[in-house]
Amino acid sequence: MAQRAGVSIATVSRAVNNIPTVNAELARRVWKAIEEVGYLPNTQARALVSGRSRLLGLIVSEITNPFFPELIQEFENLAVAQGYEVLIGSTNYDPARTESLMRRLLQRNVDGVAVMTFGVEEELVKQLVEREFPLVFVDAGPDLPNIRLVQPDYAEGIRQGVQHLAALGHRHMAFISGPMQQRSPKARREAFLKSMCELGLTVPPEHLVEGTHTMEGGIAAMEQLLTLSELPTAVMCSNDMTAIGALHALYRTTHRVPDDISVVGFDDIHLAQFMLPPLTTVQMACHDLAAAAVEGLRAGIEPDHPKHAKREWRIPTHLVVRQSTAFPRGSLPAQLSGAGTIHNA
Amino acid sequence: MAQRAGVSIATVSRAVNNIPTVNAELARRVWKAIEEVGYLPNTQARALVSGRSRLLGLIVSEITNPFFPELIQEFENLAVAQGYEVLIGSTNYDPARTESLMRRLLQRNVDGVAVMTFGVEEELVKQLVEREFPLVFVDAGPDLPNIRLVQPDYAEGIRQGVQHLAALGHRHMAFISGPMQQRSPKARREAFLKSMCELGLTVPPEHLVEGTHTMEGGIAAMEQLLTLSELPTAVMCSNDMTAIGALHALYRTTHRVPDDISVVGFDDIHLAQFMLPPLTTVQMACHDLAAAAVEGLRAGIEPDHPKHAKREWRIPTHLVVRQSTAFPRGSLPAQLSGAGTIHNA
DNA sequence: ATGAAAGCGCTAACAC
DNA sequence: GTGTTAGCGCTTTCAT
Repeated sequence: MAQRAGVSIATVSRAVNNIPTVNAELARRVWKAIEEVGYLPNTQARALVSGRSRLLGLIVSEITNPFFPELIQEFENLAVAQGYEVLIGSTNYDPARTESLMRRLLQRNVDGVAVMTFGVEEELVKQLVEREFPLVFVDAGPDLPNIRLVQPDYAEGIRQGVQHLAALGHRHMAFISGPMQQRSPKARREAFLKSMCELGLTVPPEHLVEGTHTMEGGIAAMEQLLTLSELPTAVMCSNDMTAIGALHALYRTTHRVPDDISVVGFDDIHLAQFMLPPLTTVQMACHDLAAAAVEGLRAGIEPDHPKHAKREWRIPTHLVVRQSTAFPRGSLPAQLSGAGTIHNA
Repeated sequence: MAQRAGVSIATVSRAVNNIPTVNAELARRVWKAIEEVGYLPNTQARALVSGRSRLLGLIVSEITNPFFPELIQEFENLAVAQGYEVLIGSTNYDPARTESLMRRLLQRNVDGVAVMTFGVEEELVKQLVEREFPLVFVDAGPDLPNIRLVQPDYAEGIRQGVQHLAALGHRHMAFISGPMQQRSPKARREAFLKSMCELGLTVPPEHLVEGTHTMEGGIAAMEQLLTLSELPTAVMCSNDMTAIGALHALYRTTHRVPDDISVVGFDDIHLAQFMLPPLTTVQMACHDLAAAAVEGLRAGIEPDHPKHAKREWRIPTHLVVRQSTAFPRGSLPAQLSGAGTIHNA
């Protein structure tokens, strides 16, 4: 390679890295030789000497939940645009898997890891934080000081959903949560209770059902709600997959959505608009989420990144009204039902 | 590290790699030191010296199509079990993206690449094949000799769908294909025509509609079919997302599935069973696909892998009958409609 | 069985 | 401005 261009390997290195001091003529020779041989610089060797791999780890809980692929795609685009590659891992909520994944990422010398799942051992996190290893938690951070967090504004998002339902005239709302041992489902449920409280509405305990953030969970939870003597007129769900499950469960009964029961989701995955009926939901812009995660990582990795000191990124949410919500039955003439459509994304 | 155990770095290396000749006492000291320091061997350095990165590339066309996450998960599990890590890339059907992705993977020194998308430049593929770079094409391989291919048995899968519909009494079947510039959608469409031919059934050209393998495409294609004066009584779709779109389009009309029109998908993604009605589809076991892809890659990478000479892996399909297919209207008493349920996965 | 030493492909400090 | 050289962290001869 160097011989072929008749220069030293150092010059090749400089040419490849666009160091301006290289003689134009030599640079041309080098590039020509590179073309001819089809030379690609070896990233491993570069990483070895520079101490930086330009690899980012991305840990999600379940790659088969459609929300994550959307997020992964955004994350990857942004990372690649900055010259990073992404190693993705899916934990399936299994702590052992999470642990081994984390270790594998560290062995691969990733420059930083974005964690979008619960259950990374606190002990390990502490060690990493002490070593100042760049770590960003999205929505699932442990309660440790000095950690970078990306926090979707659940409180406000859930509030938007509840307010929408209340505005339509609903008073009896149920909430299907995610798995309650996790942090972010907890936050969402608390936000629901708080939002109801703000409106002076009470929530009987049987209107709080635990789901699993999957369709199966949504179905089971909805079925449980349907056994109650006092049915809610609206159901708010902790994520879209749960809401899709709820729609499915309702479809198998005589209850109609939105005429008998309104359903609201959370996330606004692509699929939501194709549900029957199209799902009213709270959008959590995964582009913003991904952007914050990448920026947080870069802030930790690149020594003089402008946001180096920033610890927290808040991600706003907004309501997307489609056709799964309407006035509660009886509150208005039938022909107005379903007219709750304000804005269709 | 070596000092800490009071041995040479060579001994540490041997201990870490479980070379049997290491003195048990020394090995113990080494492992103890490793524990204490929390030492992790640096994969980059290992890769540099061994010439193998234990990284696999996986190129898919669209990570947001639910079929792919399912496949990715399987692939990743299998790869990790063999001590590999996976770099995933999504091309979004963009040839430029595909090209740059391929280059990035090569720069990262991946040991092999599984390609599950169309549009990798033939020129590049040829070069790689000449260099004997391990490459496996899943369902989208170019027509070059000496390439490893994983081929789902589209011909048989589509045939299973068509036979099922024919057995129910359908004679007028339409087919919504994928994007026809790609190889695998083409194969599926041809399989459809052949299967119909076998049954002595003809397909009017307006019953062959091109979709995009997305819900949007399925909706548009179904809407187009619905403008025909002679409606088909059944629609076979090139993948599940298309079928889901078709269901959606039908739902917005007065036509009912399966009473007026039967719909069959292809892939059997997780979502399929949660559709309204649950989708009858042809399963392409993504576990088998992933397993074949990983095996194909290993056959190319590991010098004396038993399957080194194997070039082609066929993946069988099988029919999963749910509730989106039934006897065509009028062919049987109404109370028997929907009774086409044979096997519910 | 173990240690010393070479070298994987590259970057960066130093000399010219 | 360019070449020479050390060394990133490891594996692997080659001596011992």
